[in-house]
Amino acid sequence: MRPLFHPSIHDVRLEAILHALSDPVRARIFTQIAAADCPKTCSAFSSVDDRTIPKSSLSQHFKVLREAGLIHSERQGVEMHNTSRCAEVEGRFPGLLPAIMGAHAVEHGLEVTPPTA
Amino acid sequence: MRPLFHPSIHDVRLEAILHALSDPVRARIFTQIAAADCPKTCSAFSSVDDRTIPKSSLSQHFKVLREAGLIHSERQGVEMHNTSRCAEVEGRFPGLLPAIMGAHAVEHGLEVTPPTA
DNA sequence: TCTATAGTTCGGGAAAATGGAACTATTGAA
DNA sequence: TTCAATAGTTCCATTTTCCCGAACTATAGA
Repeated sequence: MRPLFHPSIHDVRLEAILHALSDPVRARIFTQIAAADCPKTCSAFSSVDDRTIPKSSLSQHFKVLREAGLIHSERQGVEMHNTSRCAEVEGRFPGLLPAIMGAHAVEHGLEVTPPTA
Repeated sequence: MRPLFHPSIHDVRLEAILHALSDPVRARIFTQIAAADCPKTCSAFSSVDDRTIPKSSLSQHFKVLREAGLIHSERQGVEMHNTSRCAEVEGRFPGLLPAIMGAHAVEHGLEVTPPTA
């Protein structure tokens, strides 16, 4: 099994990020990893929005997110620990991920209502 | 020739926008339309970054941008006038397009240095 | 009416995504 | 140790999507 490839942050391409997040399953996975306060395994997403995702497809989705520079994956025993690289991406493309995740929230009706006192 | 379809702004999907802009040719076309102060024709983009784009492909690219809700296309005589729908999209997904276009600028080394006077 | 121009549509080949089956790596128990 | 179980990966056939040449449509002007 070849080692996992993680691009250096300055090799991260906007095109790859947009492509990775243009898939609804990957967008879901990424937003949940980004929101989580501890690493998430791949199998944590064996179903997304009541749809079962075959594990070969899941593996591909994680690879796309990883190679786009959005997540970091590290083997921990038998499972994989995935964490987001939001902070790094924010350094390279300021405001990009917050805007996309905000839009994602708008679309799913989860927008945090601003404190309009 | 069937009439051109333009989605209503509240039917615009984040997924479609990200997909549309994840292609380098479309990203170029869109940023130039968005930056222009007058409508752009399709044939204005018959070559992008020194690469010739066949007109059947161009037509498809414009269709993807249009159906994603990013541009408005209107026949004007023999040609097509394309304008951006940035303002509408901004209303639906605040900050999204500025962030993507900012990232695009970062990647192409065209970043506008903020007036840190 | 004829010609030129600007785009669209069609259709076939190329490339990418999907998912089942087989494989690999690690753990823990017998 | 070996064996079984678990978590992911890789392979490969099928399906879907993308690309672009060729044919077509629509409009303008001579």
